[in-house]
Amino acid sequence: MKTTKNCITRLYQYREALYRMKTSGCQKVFSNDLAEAIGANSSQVRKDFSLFGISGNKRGGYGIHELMDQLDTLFNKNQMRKIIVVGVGNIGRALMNYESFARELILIEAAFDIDPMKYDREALIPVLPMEELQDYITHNKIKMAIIAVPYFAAQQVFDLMSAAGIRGVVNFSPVSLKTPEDVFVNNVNVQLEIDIVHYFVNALDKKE
Amino acid sequence: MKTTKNCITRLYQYREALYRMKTSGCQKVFSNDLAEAIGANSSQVRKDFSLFGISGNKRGGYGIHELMDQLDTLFNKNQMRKIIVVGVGNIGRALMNYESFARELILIEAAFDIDPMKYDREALIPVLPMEELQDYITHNKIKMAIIAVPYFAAQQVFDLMSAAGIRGVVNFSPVSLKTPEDVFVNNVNVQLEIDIVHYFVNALDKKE
DNA sequence: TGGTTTTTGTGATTTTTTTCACAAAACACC
DNA sequence: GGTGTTTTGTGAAAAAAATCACAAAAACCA
Ligand SMILES: NC(=O)c1ccc[n+]([C@@H]2O[C@H](COP(=O)([O-])OP(=O)(O)OC[C@H]3O[C@@H](n4cnc5c(N)ncnc54)[C@H](O)[C@@H]3O)[C@@H](O)[C@H]2O)c1
Ligand SMILES: NC(=O)c1ccc[n+]([C@@H]2O[C@H](COP(=O)([O-])OP(=O)(O)OC[C@H]3O[C@@H](n4cnc5c(N)ncnc54)[C@H](O)[C@@H]3O)[C@@H](O)[C@H]2O)c1
Repeated sequence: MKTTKNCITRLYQYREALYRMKTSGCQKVFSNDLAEAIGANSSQVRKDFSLFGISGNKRGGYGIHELMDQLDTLFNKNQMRKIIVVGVGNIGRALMNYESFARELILIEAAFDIDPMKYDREALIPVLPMEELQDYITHNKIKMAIIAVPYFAAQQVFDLMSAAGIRGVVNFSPVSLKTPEDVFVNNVNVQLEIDIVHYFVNALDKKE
Repeated sequence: MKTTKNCITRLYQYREALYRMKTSGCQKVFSNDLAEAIGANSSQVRKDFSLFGISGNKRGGYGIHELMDQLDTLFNKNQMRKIIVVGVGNIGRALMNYESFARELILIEAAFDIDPMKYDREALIPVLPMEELQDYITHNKIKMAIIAVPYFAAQQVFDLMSAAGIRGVVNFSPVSLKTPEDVFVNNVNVQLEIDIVHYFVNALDKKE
């Protein structure tokens, strides 16, 4: 099966859009609606679905409920997703405080930092010293982690996690990590996103 | 000129990598080093440069200093980049507190919220009521904004900004905004990034 | 100086991704 | 039950992106 990251990304976006449609009372959608919701082409939508054997009703579109269920199964959305945060700074805290993760069964179970001032074992999400990171990962069978430490610490933190059994990482630092084959890393580079907007704003200006 | 978003993104990544190389004392790089730093192919690097008329020295690679200067010019990096934040919650605050933006001349000039409890005119980055948003944008000729409000408010906030003259937006809400042709929007969807990692972790597991 | 090596710059090629286009299914209405 | 309309599902086509491959320039070396 040809499942690219782009395709998976879109599937999750469909799901997000479906959630909002359901919330606002809809029962069914056409590929066209979904395409519009995520800014794509309607045959893209249908192709994405067909790749995963998801099918609708000719002339009747897709039942929202049904469709979400199929996506959820595909994504193992019904299984709790435990995750840890390393680096309890601006970004780390923002994530730890985000309430809507619960809705998607994303559970930030613990956080780690190198700074003793941040330790707090009693908090809702405990903040633990880095020394305990590897044990925690192995003991609790944690598979996913978020890296929110400064760039100079990112690779080193990654290596620790990876050695302890982490299989997937969301990396907020601006460095691109050297990773083994069997660990999946997704980068979120906020400054890059701002830079790119800046570039295109200038480019658009010049065109006029 | 064929300048896609992918290409621009890589150029900024090269720059980021160059910055770190310079910091650690390097003087010159080869296309190979840059490729490795961002996880790409070396002819990709050269092609990106050639698209913008950036050239190195046969057999000698690229002078880091020189190269950064060329990228900076290309990106108007020497011009101060004023930006505002709308939505002073977890994410909004994280951005407002991030110190390294200054290094890149990204200046968060003001923030806006709908909640009176958040207003603070005296703060380093003042938090102002939404009523003042449009005036602020036009008076201060702000071109870029960050949207960090809940999803149900995002489109409405966008429409306000856009009407007042905003030309580029980084959107942290999970909805894809309906935008006019001449406004550039970049989406940062943190939950999506986590979801995708989760998907691939599961997929890798199953393969074994 | 002339041969050898290294690395760039770019056209050609390949691969990947998106879009088109249309047959087939499902329904609606008469 | 037949006719017309809508929307799916998917091969075929087009467009976009990445990679290859190699000539040419520069440096090095003997
Ligand atoms: N905050 C933002 O808006 C923003 C924007 C763009 C990029 N980033 C990137 O996101 C990352 C986090 O940013 P932030 O603003 O939250 O940083 P921060 O400085 O607020 O927090 C970093 C935290 O990491 C901890 N830390 C440092 N070294 C560590 C180590 N070796 N092991 C464990 N913990 C360690 C620090 O004690 C601190 O608590 C950085 O890489 C930054 O470049 C942040
Ligand atoms: N915090 C995270 O880690 C995280 C993760 C994924 C996605 N997000 C998304 O990022 C966005 C911001 O998240 P957050 O955690 O910072 O939210 P938050 O609830 O902490 O803050 C939202 C802020 O927006 C303000 N607001 C609400 N309606 C407004 C309006 N109409 N005009 C102006 N301000 C308004 C609120 O007063 C509040 O201060 C949300 O769309 C959220 O879905 C956040």
